[in-house]
Amino acid sequence: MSGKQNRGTGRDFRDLPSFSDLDPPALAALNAAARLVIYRAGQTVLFEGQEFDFVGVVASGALRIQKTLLDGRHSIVGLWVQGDILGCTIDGVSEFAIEAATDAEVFAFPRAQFEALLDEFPDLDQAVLLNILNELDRARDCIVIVSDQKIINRVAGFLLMMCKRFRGVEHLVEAGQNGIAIKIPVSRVDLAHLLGTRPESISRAFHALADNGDIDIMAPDLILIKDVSALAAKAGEEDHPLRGSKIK
Amino acid sequence: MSGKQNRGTGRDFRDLPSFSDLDPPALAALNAAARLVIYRAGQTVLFEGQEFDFVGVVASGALRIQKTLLDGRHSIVGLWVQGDILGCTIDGVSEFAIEAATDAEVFAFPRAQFEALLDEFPDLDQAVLLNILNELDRARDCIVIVSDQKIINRVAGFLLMMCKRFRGVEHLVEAGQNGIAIKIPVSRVDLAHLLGTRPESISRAFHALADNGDIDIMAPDLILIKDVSALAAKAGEEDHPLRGSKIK
DNA sequence: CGGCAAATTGAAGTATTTCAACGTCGGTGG
DNA sequence: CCACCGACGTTGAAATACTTCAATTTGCCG
Repeated sequence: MSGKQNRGTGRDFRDLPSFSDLDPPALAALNAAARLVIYRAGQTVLFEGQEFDFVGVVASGALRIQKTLLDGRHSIVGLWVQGDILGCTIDGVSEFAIEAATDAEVFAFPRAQFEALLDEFPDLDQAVLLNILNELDRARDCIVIVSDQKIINRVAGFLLMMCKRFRGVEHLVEAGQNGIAIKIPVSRVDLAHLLGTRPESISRAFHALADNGDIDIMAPDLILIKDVSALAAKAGEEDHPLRGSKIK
Repeated sequence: MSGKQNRGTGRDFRDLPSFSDLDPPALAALNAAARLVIYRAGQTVLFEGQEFDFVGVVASGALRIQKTLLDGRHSIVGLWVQGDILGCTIDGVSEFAIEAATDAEVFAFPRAQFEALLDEFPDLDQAVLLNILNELDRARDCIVIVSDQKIINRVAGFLLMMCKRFRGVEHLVEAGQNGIAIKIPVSRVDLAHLLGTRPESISRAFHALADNGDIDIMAPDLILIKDVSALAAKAGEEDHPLRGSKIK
């Protein structure tokens, strides 16, 4: 078994976006220190108001960052996928709950140990900061999408965001002959909570887009984008096929 | 004139939230290095896609962070007020435009010089990171607010956010005998763009809250909150009168 | 093959958008 | 000093989109 691999899990930090450019020593240290934790779909990783006593890096699957309102409504404010970093806070307390949207694997580090690594490897520190700034831009993009009054435009914006952000992540986005195939890692209900609406409206929006010929619904969670420009027009964005990723 | 003050402007970093706890040497260095720039309401500070070639700290007034969509719609994804830091990016390019929502003063630093200060004063570096994490939480709070389907609930959420975030900032929030007085630093149109709706709906929501007796509209931009609990219930939040600020 | 969860569809009710008109405030110029 | 103008806010009424509730379908797993 290779010394670069993490304790025989078959997963390696070198394969994670936002870590792939790190120096070999830093990668080796990360792999050596990480412990792989597995969450089942629906499981809670961290409760609202709970202290983040560890730092995590998503190895596979998707987590949702959410807040539960007093009347039981849920609001999802972001998704974390492969390569995203959890628990980079200063005070450690999270205003949001973290739950596994799908089965997920997370590399976990004791907080003190991770901070030691940050001190030891300046480029890791830099990568973490980049990740945070990245998240900030993502959150703002999400605001723009959710601010649209028309649900169909929000769904269009969401699909484009998937293209931009989840490219190269676990085959969630695959460019093919007939268009761009997108695997949506969350349910219709989650999507509704993410886009500030109800599952029925999400369903209707997808089928309206399909009737327009903009997309094909291969399966509820598998969408083929046939006309990127049409979606971009609805989302009010530039037509950005697949070039340009989050981190320049 | 005191040597601690910035070049005779009468403004001092010691008076800014998120800087007030810095060591005197750091404060002195900031005051010495800063140049005060004045923007008029409506003026553009930075265009979408433009490079952030400076770092700024808001000394007074309010700036809006926004994106203009292709069809001319605007979406405001955040407001910057006293103490907020502009231009803490790594690649420097901004996906959003920055405009002055009111007349505003900004301390500006050449990027290289600011980074030198960060290296020299670790607690400044820490304060900057805290500011970024703060912004991330603010953006997520904004998503929760905008995700609500009822406009009146969004307005309630906005007012509570003003209480939480803008407390102690330029008298925007004043607790008094009859309730909490809030000075809204942006127009109805901006508020509509911030909350994902139209100015007419904002107006109707304010007056509906007033008819309920939850608020008094002293002036279009001056709201007296008479029943925090009622607003909190609408926003789906805990009843958090005025305790607890963003940064613990 | 039965049972369950998720997704979809239909129809009625409701809230918001849209368009148009009116009111208000502050500044400018006669 | 007053009248006018323009920007901003408010109000009304009709059109539209979404939510809500109920029922049906689909797909998956035992």
